[in-house]
Formats: sequence, C-alpha cells, structure tokens
Amino acid sequence: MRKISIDFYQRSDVIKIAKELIGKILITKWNGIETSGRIVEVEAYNGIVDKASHASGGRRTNRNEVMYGRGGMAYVYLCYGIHHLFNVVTHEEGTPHAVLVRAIIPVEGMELMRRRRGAAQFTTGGPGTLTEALAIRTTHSGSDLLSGPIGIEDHGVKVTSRNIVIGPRIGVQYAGKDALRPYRFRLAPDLVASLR
DNA sequence: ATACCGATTAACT
DNA sequence: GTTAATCGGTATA
Repeated sequence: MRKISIDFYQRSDVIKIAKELIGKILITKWNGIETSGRIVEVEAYNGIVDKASHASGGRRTNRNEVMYGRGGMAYVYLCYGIHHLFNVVTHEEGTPHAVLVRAIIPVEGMELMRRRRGAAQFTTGGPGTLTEALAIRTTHSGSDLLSGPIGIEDHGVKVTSRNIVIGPRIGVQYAGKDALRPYRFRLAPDLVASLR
C-alpha cells in the first residue's frame, strides 16, 4: 500500500519504468472518494528521438509542455477530440519521456466506475475507457503523482519479465520504423485472468 | 483563415 | 470490416 517514490519516475530508462509499472495500482481520489485499477498494459514513448512521441524532434507546445517537466507528473491529452489519455512523465526535467497507460483491471470503487462509464457491464481495457472510469481529464495534466489526486501505488504483486508480453505500439503507423519498436508491454493473459 | 489529422471507441454492416 | 463522434495541434496561405 505504498505510493511509488520520486526516484522511480526520474530514472533515465523509460522502457524499464514502463515494464515496472505493470501490476501497479493507479488511483484517483476526488472529494475523498477513491477509485482504482491495476495497470496491465502500457506503452513507452522515448523522447525526442521517437517519431511516435508528441515530443518527437523536440516539439514543444502548450499541450505537451508537462512532458518536459520532471518525472512523476501526469500528462493527459485529448485524443480524437473525445478521449482523455493518461501518461506518466519520466526522467528528469528537460527530457520528455512518458509512459502511456493503456489498460487497467478495476480494483476499488466498482459502482462509481460503472456509473462513470454508463454501462451495466463496463470495461477499462483501453486508454480512453480507463480514464473515463477513473474520471481523469485533460485538466489534470501536470498533476503531481506523489502529492496530487492521481497516484500510483505498489500493492506487492510481483511481476517478472516472463509474465510480460512485448509488442509494437498501437495506432502510431505514422511513426515509420519507430512504429515497429517493441515498446508495448502487457501482463500475460493468464495472470490478467487470475487478478480479475 | 482554412484544411487535415490523430497514442480511440462503440456501434454499426 | 467500416464509420461517426469531436477538438486541439500543426501546416499552409
């Protein structure tokens, strides 16, 4: 039940951090009420050299400014004008690394998440649906994961590299050869089933 | 000012 | 397999 420390986020290897985020608990707390889920799928975005990243080539805009801040903050942006996508900013200030959280397994606050999703049966298996379940919006971009309403905790579930399936990232065809890089990580399906 | 596109999703055929 | 939804970023003028 402990919040992940600042040192975890500020390391330089975004691939390693992405893998280690698998199995951790993403929590939001609004008005004293918590909802949470276990992270089961992520993607790493490797800074200015990564054509799939919003910071590709050193691009710096109002939207992605928080990526250039220190690790341990939330980067939330609007995708396709509809979906709020949540990222964990990593590395130290000045290096725009980030990890996109693509899927969670609901843990706490099922009823509230169900209501937010607006369906009798709801899923949190996509980057846009998990933010809806946890009520994360673009206005929360820049939120501090150590002191703010969005946080990540380690509840002691052990995940080894053998339990992680690696593949190319989704929806980044425009990135040329960078689209093929093995930067997508998900918990092995049998483990996902056992934790659900 | 105008046009095009995207780190997606749910509801179709 | 296809498509509408919907808006900020980016490029072009």
